[in-house]
Amino acid sequence: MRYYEQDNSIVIENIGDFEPKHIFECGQCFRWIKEEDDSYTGVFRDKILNVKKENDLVYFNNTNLKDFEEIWYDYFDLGTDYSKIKRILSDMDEYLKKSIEFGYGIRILKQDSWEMLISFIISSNNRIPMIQKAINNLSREYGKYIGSYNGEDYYSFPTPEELNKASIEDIRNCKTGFRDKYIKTTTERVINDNDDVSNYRNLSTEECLKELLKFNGVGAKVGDCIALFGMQKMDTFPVDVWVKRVMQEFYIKEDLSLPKIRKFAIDKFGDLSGYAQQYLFYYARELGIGR
DNA sequence: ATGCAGGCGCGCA
DNA sequence: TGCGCGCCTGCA
Repeated sequence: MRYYEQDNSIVIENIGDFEPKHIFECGQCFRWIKEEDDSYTGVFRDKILNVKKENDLVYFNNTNLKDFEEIWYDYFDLGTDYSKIKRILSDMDEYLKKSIEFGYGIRILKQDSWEMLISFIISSNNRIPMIQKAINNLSREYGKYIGSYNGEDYYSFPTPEELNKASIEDIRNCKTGFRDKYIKTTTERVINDNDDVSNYRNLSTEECLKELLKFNGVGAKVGDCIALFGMQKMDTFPVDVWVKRVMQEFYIKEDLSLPKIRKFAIDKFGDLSGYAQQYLFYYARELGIGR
């Protein structure tokens, strides 16, 4: 990989295993929107970034060398060798190999812990476009205005203090539905306990999940997602309907319960479970497996 | 119009 | 410990 600054952009050459569509549409994030030119624009830490792949070059637009090295390199997990991960998983079985060939450019983003906590509470029993809308509403109403890009205004995700200004009704008005009370009690608890949930990264995966499940609105699947996407616990395996379908299609014939499918996967994929889940989820959802 | 998708909390066994 | 129900919204 080689990169350099040009105008207001970083140009990256030889960036292996990087495909914007795969990264932003594999179910891990909700705030990256597709532009007309097939690039994606999103927000992280009060910065707006546009990502575009053209031929073999990747462009990080609206940024500079300093932010690339201090923020985006880590956010996009560019220090991790995905070729190696893909090789190990591909060698496990033909199904995983097929899924990886399909979603070859997936990378698991290192997202903000607090934002993932609230975002995945919103995700429960909900569809992706609606989750995106609710998160955007909360950010616009309670986050800070950051700036505009390509004619769109962007807002930071509200901090616990900012979100705590919203009543249950205010939260409901942001189209969160019946999850309004979960968001309210979770925010209040974080404020009252002066809890920085990013510290959960330092816990073991088991302890991390145990703590997350104490929040109202966080069950097994949502907890796994927060641990994986917000706390980089790669040895976990969120099982939603899509993952259940693809697992039954590929590995398990009987109609096992979700916890049993989860255990089966973690026993099989080990420390690479989270990566395997992403390749399988993307494959299942894009192809409508088992619907 | 009505039926459906989606995961958690709760009540019940 | 494991099940079945109700929750809310947007779309077909």
